[in-house]
Amino acid sequence: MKKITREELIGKLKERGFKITPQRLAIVDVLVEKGHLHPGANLIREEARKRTERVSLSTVYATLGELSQQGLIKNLEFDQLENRYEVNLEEHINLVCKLCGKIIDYHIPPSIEPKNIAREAGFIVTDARIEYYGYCRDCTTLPKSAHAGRQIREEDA
Amino acid sequence: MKKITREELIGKLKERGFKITPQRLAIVDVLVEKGHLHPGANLIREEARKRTERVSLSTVYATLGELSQQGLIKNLEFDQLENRYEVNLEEHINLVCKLCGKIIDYHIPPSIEPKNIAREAGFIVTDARIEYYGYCRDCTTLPKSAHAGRQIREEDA
DNA sequence: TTTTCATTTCGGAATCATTCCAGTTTGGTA
DNA sequence: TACCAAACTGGAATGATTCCGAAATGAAAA
Repeated sequence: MKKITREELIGKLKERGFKITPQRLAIVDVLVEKGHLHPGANLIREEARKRTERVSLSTVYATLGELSQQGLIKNLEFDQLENRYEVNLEEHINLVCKLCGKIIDYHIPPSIEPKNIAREAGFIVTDARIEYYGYCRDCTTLPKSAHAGRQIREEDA
Repeated sequence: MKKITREELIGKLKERGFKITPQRLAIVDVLVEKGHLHPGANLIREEARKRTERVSLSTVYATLGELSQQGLIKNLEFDQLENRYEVNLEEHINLVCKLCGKIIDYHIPPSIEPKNIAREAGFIVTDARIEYYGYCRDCTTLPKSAHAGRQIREEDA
């Protein structure tokens, strides 16, 4: 599964009977363009607003819910307050920096075999979430003053 | 790291300068006795109340926060509303059933080498969270009527 | 044992992400 | 172009978690 494009996402929505509205277009655009930031609902709203006149927070949540339900995006939940979302559906691990809060996608397939889990625990695995917490490169090499607490930065390892 | 006991937990609190109060004892007891249920703050409070006169929800949160900060318990965050906690600090994977919401501990060390991640992504791993979602044995073998939606059940595979 | 005080507890209010709702707007088909 | 189910909106409701000032209390010291 390769990096999803704006057109693919919109296409899927269309073919599944969703109406294509300016709000949905804006939100999809934000997800495609800023997905690597693992943005939260508020950031998504702000960015969407730059792309079309009006987008309410309710709509953002509704749309994220639909996309998530359609398996087109995934939501992450963290210790912190706000949920955050990701468009990257390739198998990867989220590396969450405990200092700056940056989330880095680390592209390696998780090597625990779902098949084994199924057999041994009688559990059918359909979905996984793997997160490693620790300190990212910036936070271990930059001077302390350089990272201003839990903020969204960019990135993809 | 073996299954933690009531005495170990209390001992650690004591040696780290925490006062031993009836509330903390009750909460620790609940965690030790009902930890396998991966209980949430409310359940912990209810159970704690059975063990000592008064325990406020504020106290439960405060205590869970302290234990968590001391690395004695871990909090899990899920799609749902309430956070849930676990005392099991052995390396394991949480198998989360999408039907009944049961969380099963699956004892297998995660096999992605933190060392490799550190080297390749410049990320120092200190902690991990691994969850597989899917359907548990009960939910694939019992008649549908048998599982009354997202509830806490028992268990440990 | 009593005193003392920093720590803990309490409960009610505040916060904040998310959801709900009722009324209005609108994409897309006929 | 008209129509209507689906979407959108903003404000109110929800619910977990945090905050806070005041009262209670472990446990060290006297």
